[in-house]
Amino acid sequence: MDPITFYKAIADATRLRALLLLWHSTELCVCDLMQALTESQPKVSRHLAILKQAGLVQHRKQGLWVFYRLEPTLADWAKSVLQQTALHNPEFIQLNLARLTQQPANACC
Amino acid sequence: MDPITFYKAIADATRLRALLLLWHSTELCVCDLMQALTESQPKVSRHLAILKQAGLVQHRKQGLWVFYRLEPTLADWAKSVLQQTALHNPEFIQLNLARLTQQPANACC
DNA sequence: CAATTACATACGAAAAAACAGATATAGTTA
DNA sequence: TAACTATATCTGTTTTTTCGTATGTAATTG
Repeated sequence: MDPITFYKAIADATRLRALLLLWHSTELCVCDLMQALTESQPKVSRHLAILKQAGLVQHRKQGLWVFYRLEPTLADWAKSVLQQTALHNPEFIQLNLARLTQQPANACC
Repeated sequence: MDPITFYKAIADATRLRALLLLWHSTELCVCDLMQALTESQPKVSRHLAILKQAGLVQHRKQGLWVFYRLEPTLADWAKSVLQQTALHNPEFIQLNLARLTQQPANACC
């Protein structure tokens, strides 16, 4: 994993939030993320495509839905970076995480 | 330290390289970095200003020279991110580091 | 098959970032 | 004081990123 590719990918609020939400929940569909991030569908979809392109997430199609998860083969140092970020910046995704748990995961599906 | 500010700052090859060089050597002047990065003076200076603005580096004036170092009060999680990046991506700064040690630090000053 | 749903992508505009080259500044040396 | 050196900043331009809106697509349902 090239560090610049990695850091460019996470240097955006929507993408970093999505990633950290995925770090908390093992798997989320696009509609989960739309609700948690309160962003439009094309915007979420576009940013997920960027994360996919950068090799940070995986996706799996099931019926009408697409479920995203962190790329399991992501380099350990990159996983560690995400973990540090998640653990020490709770306020950054606090509200998004709350919206996710209020409305239980995959509620839209 | 806001994570987006932090990641935007390091999501550029010149800046990340400069930071990692500073992570290795405790203190470097602008001309050291110019040589190690093989980049123009205005370019190096501009990127250092961005790192300063983002709170990632400190600088100290001494005579004609300006010495930069990592901001000592940088949040621990951010330091940890830099460390992970440095330790697990040696090839990313290998050449720059070589140019730094061939020509011993502060040789230009 | 027609309508619907969940998601992806194309397109043009706007904003942000990066660059090269020129110029400014502040110390230093002669 | 004049010339010089190391560094910073300005200016105009180009490139990259981001966005909203509209449209496309594939699976599902009726």
